[in-house]
Amino acid sequence: MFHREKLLKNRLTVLMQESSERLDYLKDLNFTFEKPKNEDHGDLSSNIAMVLSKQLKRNPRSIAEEIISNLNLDSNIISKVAIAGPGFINFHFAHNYLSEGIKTIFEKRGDYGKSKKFFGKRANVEFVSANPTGPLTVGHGRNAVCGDTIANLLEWIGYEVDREYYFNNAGRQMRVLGDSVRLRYLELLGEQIDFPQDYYQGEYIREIAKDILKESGSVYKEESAEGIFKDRAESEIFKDIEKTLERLNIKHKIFFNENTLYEDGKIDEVLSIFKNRGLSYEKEGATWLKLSEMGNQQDKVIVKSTGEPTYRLPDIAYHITKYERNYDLIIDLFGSDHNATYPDVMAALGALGYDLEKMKVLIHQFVTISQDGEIVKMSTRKANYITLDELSDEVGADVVRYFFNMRGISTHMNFDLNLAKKHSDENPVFYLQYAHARICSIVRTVKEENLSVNLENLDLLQSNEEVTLLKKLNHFEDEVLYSAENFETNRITSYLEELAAHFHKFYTFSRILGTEKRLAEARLALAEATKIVIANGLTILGVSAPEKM
RNA sequence: GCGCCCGUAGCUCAAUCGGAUAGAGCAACAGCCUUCUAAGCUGUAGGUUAGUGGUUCGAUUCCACUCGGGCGUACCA
Repeated sequence: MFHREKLLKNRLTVLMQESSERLDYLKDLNFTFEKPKNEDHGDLSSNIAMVLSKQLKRNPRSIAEEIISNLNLDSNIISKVAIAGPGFINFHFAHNYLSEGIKTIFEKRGDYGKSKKFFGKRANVEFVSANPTGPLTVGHGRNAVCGDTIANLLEWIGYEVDREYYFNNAGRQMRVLGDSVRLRYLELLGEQIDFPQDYYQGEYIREIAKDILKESGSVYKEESAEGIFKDRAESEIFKDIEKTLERLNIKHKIFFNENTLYEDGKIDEVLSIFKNRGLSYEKEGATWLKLSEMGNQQDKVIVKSTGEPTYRLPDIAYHITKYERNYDLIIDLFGSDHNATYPDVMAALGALGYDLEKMKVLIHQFVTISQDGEIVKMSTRKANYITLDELSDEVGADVVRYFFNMRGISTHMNFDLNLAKKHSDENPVFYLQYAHARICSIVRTVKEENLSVNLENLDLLQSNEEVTLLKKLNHFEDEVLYSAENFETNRITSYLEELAAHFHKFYTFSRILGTEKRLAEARLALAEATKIVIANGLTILGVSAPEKM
């Protein structure tokens, strides 16, 4: 059973085309079906009659009637067709067809919802990519969680995914970092130092200096910032970053160091390609990229007059390596503070002939943190931030993951810390987990009553609550596919919330114990199927599915 | 100034390729546990979708302008 809805849509399209032999105006039309928001309007709906109405200068309802009377419907699949509103044609599925879905869930279990549409394709998802200058903040959390979840989604639709972290341990930022540690070290040795305001103010810098002092004493008194101080800071901070991510179940496969682009000559190679193709020129001692000829606003510097490249050149070279590594899909996820940088990179890649269709740049908006009614401005430099670790400590990994996943990435998100701490029990993640734990508990209880899942009598599931739940379960695979193709993690969270709500209603009105055995076992099948789907959905989100709460 | 993003219920947010009566959660109010987990369920109340115009059978969605907010706009990354 693969893309049920799509199969059905195809089947309906064929039906429509068949009837077009009898109705001329249906020829050469592109039929679209959609799932109505309101359940009363059926399972699939077409607006075809309204589209035709203008063209034929006829009442849409009468066109709809004519179309319906010319359809050859299979009553095993479609139980009812109706005209509604201004001229929608609504199709209702047969119960048989709906309950087939439960059987599929039991066949596939932990794999239910996966599809093979992109089987054999490879994707690279680059996310987090924070330079190792300090702990990850809450702002990075959104990037980390969404990136990892998008990678999960892609895996569910068949991609083989590499999670990648790009960093730079060479630039000015890192020199300042090393020097910050050096000064703190000298300070600990009792020297009078003047710690510059634009250096890294965080307490972690002192900790690193302390460690160095403890291990090696004062031997590094004359050492430069770029030696042990920078190296030590980098490795300590990176270790912490990985630990922070691990707490949220995030693990990158590839850590790509910008420096390797210099070492293996990639930067020079790209630079000479630009030169040879006349895409760059020299002016005032610097090398400029002709972005204005590539469709962008203005030319930009790629090599400064000092001979040092700007960030654009390594960024372009880096993305070329992604193309050379033969990915079918290349995803960059970063915060809106980078929104000015990617058009240059894209334009350059396009000018070099790379297929931009393969590359998707996803930009998430900032997370504003408010505490005690005030907005907290965050800066790593000024050590004025709330770390991702602190957030995980406060509300737990499940809540952190769920919270960041439940909003579309283009929305500006507000995180009220007081609320998150105080009302953490009211977070919707518990609503889902509770539904899962509840089903587990049912399963434990009914086992003692000698009831077991039975798929023979699913036609007994006829109540509103049962049918609604059944339909919702059937949509999962399509939801995953849609969410993955559109990189929308929040669709999964809202789907699961609706699914859990349907289940809780079913639980309230359709008891299993004390019911006639055949019906009880059919209901148990429905409950267990729901458990599987909730667990699978939570797995995609990276949230745990507890057996007990 | 220019570019990207956003503006929907008191608060935080949904709403499929433009679809039918704009939906949830929280907060508020009124109910439901002597049978499977009350972290649940049922009901009430809450809206000029920032504003104005346009496109059309039909607009929260597309277009233009206005207002308000965020992030950018370097020979920093």
